[in-house]
Amino acid sequence: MRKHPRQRRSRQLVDSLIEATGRALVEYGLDHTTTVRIAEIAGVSVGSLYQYFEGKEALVEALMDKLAGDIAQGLRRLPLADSAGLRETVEGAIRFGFAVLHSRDGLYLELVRNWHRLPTNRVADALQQHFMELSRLYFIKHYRDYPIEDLQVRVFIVANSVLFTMVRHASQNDALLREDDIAAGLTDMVVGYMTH
Amino acid sequence: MRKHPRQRRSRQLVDSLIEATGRALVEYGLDHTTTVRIAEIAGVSVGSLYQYFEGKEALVEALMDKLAGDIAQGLRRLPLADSAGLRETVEGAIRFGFAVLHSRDGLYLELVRNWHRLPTNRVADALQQHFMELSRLYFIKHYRDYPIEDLQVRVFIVANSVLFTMVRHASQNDALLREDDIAAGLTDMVVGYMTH
DNA sequence: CTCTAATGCGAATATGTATTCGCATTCAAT
DNA sequence: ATTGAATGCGAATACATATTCGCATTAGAG
Repeated sequence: MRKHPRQRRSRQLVDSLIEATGRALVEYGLDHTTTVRIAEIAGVSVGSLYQYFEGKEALVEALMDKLAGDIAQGLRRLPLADSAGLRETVEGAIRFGFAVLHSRDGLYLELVRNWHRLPTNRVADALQQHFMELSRLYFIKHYRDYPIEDLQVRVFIVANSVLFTMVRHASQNDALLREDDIAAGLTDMVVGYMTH
Repeated sequence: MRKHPRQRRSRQLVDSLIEATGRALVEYGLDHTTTVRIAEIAGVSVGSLYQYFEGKEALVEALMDKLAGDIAQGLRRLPLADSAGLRETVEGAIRFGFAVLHSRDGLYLELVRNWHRLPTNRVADALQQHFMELSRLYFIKHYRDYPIEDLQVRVFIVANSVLFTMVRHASQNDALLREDDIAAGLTDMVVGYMTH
């Protein structure tokens, strides 16, 4: 951040700019989100925006940090692998994933669509690491000598498969394939792959 | 196309512009590929470019049509499901996928990264349809009454899982996970899911 | 209440890119 | 060889967006 907000009004301004960034992304998409528009939505001047942020990129980064926090919080509330069967855990995680993806009017969707030019890693890495931990717990408990390297490959494959299949499905308004069926299919695939 | 090339030199010009579009995408990425740069690379003037193309979008579209043709041709050479086991077929398809993704200096990678703002459907739909056909052949042969709707869900999940896991892996220069391991893992996952 | 640093403003300016248009050159039909 | 159509050119123009800067307003310490 360019300059630290000291007074109350400027802290409020910073918050509302981050919030406005989210709304702009939903309304215009990453490509057509401009600093001027963000400032407008926040109800402040562009000049003020540049007092505290380098530009669009910095704003999106700040937004994603906030979102990563939200997700982490949500994940902590999910039943853990050692207190439930694998299938139930995977099912719960996928449900949670869909819920997140549909929340905030498609904001997450827009962010993931543009993953390669955003610090998506902040969120994606957190997710992947969470699943890694989850898997490690589960497999160490059930199969003493599970080879860790193999587990990394599996978690990588599973995390990306689930994430992008969900995004692709949510991106097409194409109602040919029902979300429940996709969720069930993903669960089957993941559980099958992780246990054989 | 804005205007049809009638003389030999203009047909050559159109071709070289499409070729140049590919090179520009590799060198600068979609965001920083401009019509001026494309013209420069092709060794012609921007004015000439606009004689035959509406703009960047039209050029990329033309390029993708060409590539879709290349892929279709490659797919036709793969062993079909009814002349080989499922595992061998899946393995071959994934190998082919990696080969394509690495060809042309990362051009395909850049295209898939930007899938949601490109007519990626041209290629993706073709791929998905090919796999659908392949699966249909295989499953009708092995399990008389395979329910088609379920197969659509499965092919959707598998196609997207494989494609994006490959892209994500290829996008990170992160050599922690070896490509062969990813390919093997994907094969296991797909075969397991399709046969249970 | 006073005073200064902090804040807020937005027209003005800079930058990058798209697109056009009048003129020069070349092709190929005759 | 002549000639009209096709092609090619690229400086000029139009636009969208980023970023700054000098001035006006306000917070809050004392």
